[in-house]
Amino acid sequence: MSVSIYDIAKKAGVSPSTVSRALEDHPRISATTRKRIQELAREMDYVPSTVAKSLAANKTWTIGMVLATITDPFMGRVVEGVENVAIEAGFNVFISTSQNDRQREIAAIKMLQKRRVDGVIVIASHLFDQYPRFYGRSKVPIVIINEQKPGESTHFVTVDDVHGAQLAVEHLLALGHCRIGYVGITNRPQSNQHRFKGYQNALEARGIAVDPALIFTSHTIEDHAKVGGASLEPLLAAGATAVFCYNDTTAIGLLAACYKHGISVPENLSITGFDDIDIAAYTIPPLTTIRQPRFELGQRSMRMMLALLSGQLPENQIVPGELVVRQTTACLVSGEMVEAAS
Amino acid sequence: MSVSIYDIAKKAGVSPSTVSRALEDHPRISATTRKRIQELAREMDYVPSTVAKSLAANKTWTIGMVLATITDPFMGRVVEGVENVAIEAGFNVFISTSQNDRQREIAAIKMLQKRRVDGVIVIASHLFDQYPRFYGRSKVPIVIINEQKPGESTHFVTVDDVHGAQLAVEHLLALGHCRIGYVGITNRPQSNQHRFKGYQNALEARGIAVDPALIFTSHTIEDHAKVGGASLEPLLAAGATAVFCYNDTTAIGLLAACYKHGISVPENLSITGFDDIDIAAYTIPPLTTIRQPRFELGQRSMRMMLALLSGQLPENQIVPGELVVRQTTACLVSGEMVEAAS
DNA sequence: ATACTTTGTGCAACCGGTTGCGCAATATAT
DNA sequence: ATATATTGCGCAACCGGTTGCACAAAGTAT
Repeated sequence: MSVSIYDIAKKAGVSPSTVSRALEDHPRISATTRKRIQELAREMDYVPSTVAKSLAANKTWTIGMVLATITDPFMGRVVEGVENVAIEAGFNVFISTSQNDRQREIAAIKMLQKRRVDGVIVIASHLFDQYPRFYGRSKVPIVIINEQKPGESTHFVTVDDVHGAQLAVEHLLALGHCRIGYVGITNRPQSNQHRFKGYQNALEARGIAVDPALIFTSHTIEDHAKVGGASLEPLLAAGATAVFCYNDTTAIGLLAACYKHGISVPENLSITGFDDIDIAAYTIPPLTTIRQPRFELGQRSMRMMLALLSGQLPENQIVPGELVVRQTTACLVSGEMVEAAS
Repeated sequence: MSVSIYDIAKKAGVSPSTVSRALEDHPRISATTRKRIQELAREMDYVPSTVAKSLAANKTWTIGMVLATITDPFMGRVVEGVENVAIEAGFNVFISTSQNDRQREIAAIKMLQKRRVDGVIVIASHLFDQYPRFYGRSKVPIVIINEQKPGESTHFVTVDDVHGAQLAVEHLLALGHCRIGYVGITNRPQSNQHRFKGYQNALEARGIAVDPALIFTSHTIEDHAKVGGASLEPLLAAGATAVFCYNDTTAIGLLAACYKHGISVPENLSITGFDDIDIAAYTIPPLTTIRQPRFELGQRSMRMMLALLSGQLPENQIVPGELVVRQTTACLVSGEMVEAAS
């Protein structure tokens, strides 16, 4: 079908090995033949086969990425960060989604193994702690984003979930709130746990006990926005005046529910998200949230991958989040005023 | 490194070809050896190399997708649709982003050529009409989503942009609006043109001339939301009582600007989007928009790809959009009332 | 003039699979 | 019992590159 080095060799009257070397600028090929062959290759529209090269080199210049769904607004930028440094280093990224399904995730991993990717970056996995098992014998490096599995040989880069959550809740506390709800997604066990921990830390630092009535968690794989919406009534019933949401999508769902029920934000309820996805700046009102350096998270994990590929042993990284105060949070007004307003 | 059929052959005391055939359930291999080899393969954790298979078969079971950015909330579902039928057919999808940059798009195409993908699906490209040139000699099929290049040999599946836009504008007209603005993104030449055409059609059917003062377009590669925000003042100045936005992200930007400037939606201004991305149901108020069957669009284009790969000549497809009325549109109230309200 | 080094190129094996063909052993038909 | 068909497996070539080694021709040193 497509033109190979053999075709070029025949036309140039040289051996295939000479063509190979000429195209790679091998020093032992004379300048004249080199030039002649390179021009010939261009004329003939030669496109080297990565497939053949990979077979020979036992290397595919491909990094596999396993993620739940590409639809998640959080993922996109992370992937772009990975791609950004991957391309710079001559690698490409092969994305494989699990759709939040164990079987499909296993299929995704198998696929990447069959395709002999040089490394795997995992994010929002359901079985990330089983990767060492899958890759037991093989030396394919694995980097995990946002799930710090302590100890062992797993490498990760993650945002500091507990510190980020703490920042958000401290912000709410500083505004005078003390009945602060938590909306969690237990579907993301590690990060959910860490963000809850941060919530807990912030409260306890002020001597406030965690009230179970203010904790709303859901395990739905569905729409996170739906979870946020469902949390409104129970949290209000529990007397919440502010809510810290697991992520922005959850917060947006809560925001929509408030609108629907005539609860005005932030006058009647303060809300914070987590992630700072693109639309967070465009919600009504604009969402106060914790910014995750998503692009950077991707970059860092790919740099870690490159280090691993070159035999180094990089240290795990925990990068801080940053509080972005917008307009869904405000000072607590007295309970009576809230009653009067509604 | 990893175990090959040669390793299995050695251990089983047979030839590599026997192993290959045994694993493929070739009928000429006895049931006993077949079973023995398959079990051995499992024990040895054999993972067949797609790389080697691809080289031999001159086929990679890979479909390349070229898109501007994975971050666009519209793309995700389309990609999932493509993947959905691809996986069913034994293919995987290799995504390659252009980041709205010509050079990077060319690099992306080159990459896919080097990796010998079996087909290419393009969406939101900047040089989609040049693909035939890139793939001139080769027989790699190309399917284009949402950019119908008339005639020639390009295959496409697209939403009916002009009809969809018409639906949206007719909806606004039916609500009594006659000063209807258009916010466009000239960055997407084809679809923008078609949606504008639909806008025009709807107005002209009612005998309303298109007023250039009501047309706001921008070529920014940036944030579409920003464009929507920037359109508010000029459109209000031109006396718009309703706005048809090129897409949901633009509408969300406009919505945010309205909130900021104290224009209440839909009382003072009706707004419609296009796409029905996930958050469209969660904006405040929930966004009236034209639903694109995004997942289906992806599925259809991959099915078209499969047809092309099997030598068929499928017909191009134009699928209809659907009006989703939510709460950003309302009956026009008299000009005086609007004045009074503001 | 001879010995040694450098330069330029080709041969052949290898990466890990697939597959057409050949051939011996066994099974079936006459 | 012989001719023929079937079954079960191996040999070797091929896909499109890379690379160690050999070797002739030219260049340099003695």
